[in-house]
Amino acid sequence: MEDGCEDEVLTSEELLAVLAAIGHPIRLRVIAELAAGQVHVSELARRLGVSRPLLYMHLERLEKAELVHGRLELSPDGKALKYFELAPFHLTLTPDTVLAALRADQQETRHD
Amino acid sequence: MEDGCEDEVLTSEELLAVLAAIGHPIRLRVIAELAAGQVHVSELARRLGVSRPLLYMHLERLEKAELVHGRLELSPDGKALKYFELAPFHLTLTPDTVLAALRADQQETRHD
DNA sequence: TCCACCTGTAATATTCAACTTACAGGTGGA
DNA sequence: TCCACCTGTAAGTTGAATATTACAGGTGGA
Repeated sequence: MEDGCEDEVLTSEELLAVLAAIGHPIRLRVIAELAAGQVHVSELARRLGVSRPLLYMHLERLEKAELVHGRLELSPDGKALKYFELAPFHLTLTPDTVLAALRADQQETRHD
Repeated sequence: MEDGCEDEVLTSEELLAVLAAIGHPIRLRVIAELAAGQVHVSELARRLGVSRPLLYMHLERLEKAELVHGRLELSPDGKALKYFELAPFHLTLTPDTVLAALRADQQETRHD
C-alpha cells in the first residue's frame, strides 16, 4: 500500500524550512486542528483564538514548507471559503539525516 | 541490542526546544562535525570558520536540548580543553507525533 | 620573560520572525 | 440599504535570537 509521504532526501535548506515551519506553538496547533480535517481560515482563527492576519502568516509558512495546502472553495450558497488541509508528512531526525542533508547540498552546488 | 536513543513522549515545549536547537545552519554543521567524533571548542570554531563566542552560544543551545554534551578534559600536557560530543538522537516527525506532544501537555497541566 | 595556545563571559549591535492594527473588497440575506 | 460573514494585504511595532567586539584569565614551552 502506497502513501504520498516523503522521506526523500532534503537539502539542508529544505530541512531547515521544515523545522522552522513546524517549530512554533501556533503552527503545532494548526497542524493538530487540520489533522482532524480541512478547515477554512476564519473558522481556524476562531478555534485557535488567533487574529486572522497572524494566522495567514503561519499558514503561509506551513504551505511554503509543503506541510499544508490551501484551496479556495465556493460553499453551496456561493460564498468563497479558503480551506486548508494537512499534507501528511513523515520526517526522521537523526545525526545521519543531518549528514545526509549537508551531503545533498554539495550535490546541489555541483549542478550549477 | 539496546541504544540510548529517545522516541519517548515529548511535551510540545520539549519538542519545540529540540526543533529550534537543530534548526540553524551552523548548528546543523556542528552536529555533522561531532558525528565524526568529539572535538574541542577552538578546533571546532576553526573548522566551521566561526567565532568562538558565537560557537559557544550555539553549543549552549544544543546542550540545553540535550543534543550534545560538553566536558572539560585535561590534555596529556596539562592544558584544559572543552570537548563536545554528540548525543545520538532519534526523533520522528509526523502529524501524529505533533498530536502526541499536544496531548502530553495536558497530562503536564494535570499534575500541578 | 614572551608567545601561542586554550577557556569563559559581558556588553553591545544587528537582524529577522512574530504580532498588531488598519485597510479594501467580496458575498448573501434581512 | 445595512449587517454579518468571508478573503486578502500593507503598513508598523516589538522582542528574541543571532552575531560582534572586547575583555580577563589560565597553561606549557621557547
